Amino acid sequence: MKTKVLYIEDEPFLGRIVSETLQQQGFDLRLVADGAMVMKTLRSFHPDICVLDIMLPNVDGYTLCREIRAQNPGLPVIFLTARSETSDLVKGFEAGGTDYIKKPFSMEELIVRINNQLLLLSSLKKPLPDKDQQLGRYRLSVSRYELISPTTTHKLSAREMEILLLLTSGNNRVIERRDLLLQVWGDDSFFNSRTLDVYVRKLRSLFAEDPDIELVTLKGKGYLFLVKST
Amino acid sequence: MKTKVLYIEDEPFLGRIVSETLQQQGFDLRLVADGAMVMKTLRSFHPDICVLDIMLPNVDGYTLCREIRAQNPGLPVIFLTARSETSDLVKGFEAGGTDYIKKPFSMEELIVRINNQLLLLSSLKKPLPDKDQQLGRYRLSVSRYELISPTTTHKLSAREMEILLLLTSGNNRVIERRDLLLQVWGDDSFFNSRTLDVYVRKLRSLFAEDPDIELVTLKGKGYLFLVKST
DNA sequence: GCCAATAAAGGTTAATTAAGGTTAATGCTG
DNA sequence: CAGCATTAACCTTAATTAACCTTTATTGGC
Repeated sequence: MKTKVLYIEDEPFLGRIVSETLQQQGFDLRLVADGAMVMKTLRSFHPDICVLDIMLPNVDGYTLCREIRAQNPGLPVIFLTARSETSDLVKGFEAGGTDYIKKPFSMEELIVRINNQLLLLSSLKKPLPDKDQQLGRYRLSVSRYELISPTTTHKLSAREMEILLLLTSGNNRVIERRDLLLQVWGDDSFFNSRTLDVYVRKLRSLFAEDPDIELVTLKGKGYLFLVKST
Repeated sequence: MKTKVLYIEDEPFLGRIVSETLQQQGFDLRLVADGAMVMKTLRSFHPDICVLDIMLPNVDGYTLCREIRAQNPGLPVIFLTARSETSDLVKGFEAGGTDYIKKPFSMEELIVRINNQLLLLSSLKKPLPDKDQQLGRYRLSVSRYELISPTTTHKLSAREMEILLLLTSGNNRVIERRDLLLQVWGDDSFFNSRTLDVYVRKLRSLFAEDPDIELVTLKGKGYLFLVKST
């Protein structure tokens, strides 16, 4: 699937040039000129990265960046700006930006930096563990596809294991439902299927005997695998 | 423990200036001027990040970067260089660099970019700390989505938590209604919806049993989450 | 300056819609 | 046909909308 870039730029000429170049490079690009539309687009478009002009009418870029990061902490945001003073750059990073490019910039630099951010991010996404791990009173043996509770041992299927690992990989962070569906089935058409819910139910029933483990639903967002430590 | 920076620079004057500034900033800095020493230092010093000049005698920076990354794939490498052509920047990223700063640069920029790289790296690694907060007689467990009163525990939905956090984030400061709407729904079209009011009502009823907590309406402005401390 | 009349902002409650949960039945694929 | 994966049908609850009510501002005539 194409990498989705959300590009926020109010200046029409620059906006068009950059958009077209990035599209030629194979990015799935969405250009937004109005700051007020950004948060809405974020929810519907689900970009992999944001490129953000600082000087926008109405909203300023720093505030916008803060809002984006609050909503979606893992999303890289590259500032693209005419302001070349160091103080602006500092403000950009303070607002949660993950990179900062000064105008005039070459398209090549933008492309390289976008790819770099994506690479940094993907390398951080740790591969799913293949070792055993402790979950509350349970022990999960990844290699043997078993969930071992104090009283019984339960065999897991490949799908069950995959979903459980994704849920636990977040370290008490919310795993978006959408991400789960994409990672496990990699398909939009699954988005109205109830299959995932069936697995969630299975997992919940498996962990039922440990009150310290909870798989919380966050409606409209995703799931949170909670291990309540004492 | 201090953050360890391995700084590779052959030019003595620049090397000293930068080293001293970074040390003042609280970094544990190791300056290496000879490319041949880098890999050895890497093994003994175990830096958290590398800052690397491209133009070195004997070895070139790109090759060195490749070797560093091969040895230690998770280690961020910032290029610091006089070469300002895009082709050099591209080569830098291709060699595995994670950021690229052109000379002349301000020390502030270097510091910010170092911190940014470290932040990017650490952001997904650590589990989020349990950011609980005390609100009057209630305890709010953010990670568990619970509001714990002396008598009961109430589960909060994702929206309820989001709004409550925004309201309490201001430390007895006014949160503007339009900011709330923008942050939570990010859309102008919501500005005449009554949804927010419904949530405000829910929150008020949740805190009803504590007379020291008040969610004040400031008509035309916003809300004020008041905790009357003793 | 006082005080209705009116508008605007926000509150309340119930109904609606959409996201997700539950079970059981059906489809696959080795 | 055995065992997992998926779909279907129906249920539950969170999120939103709608309809109507209350309170606070604003304004224009006296």
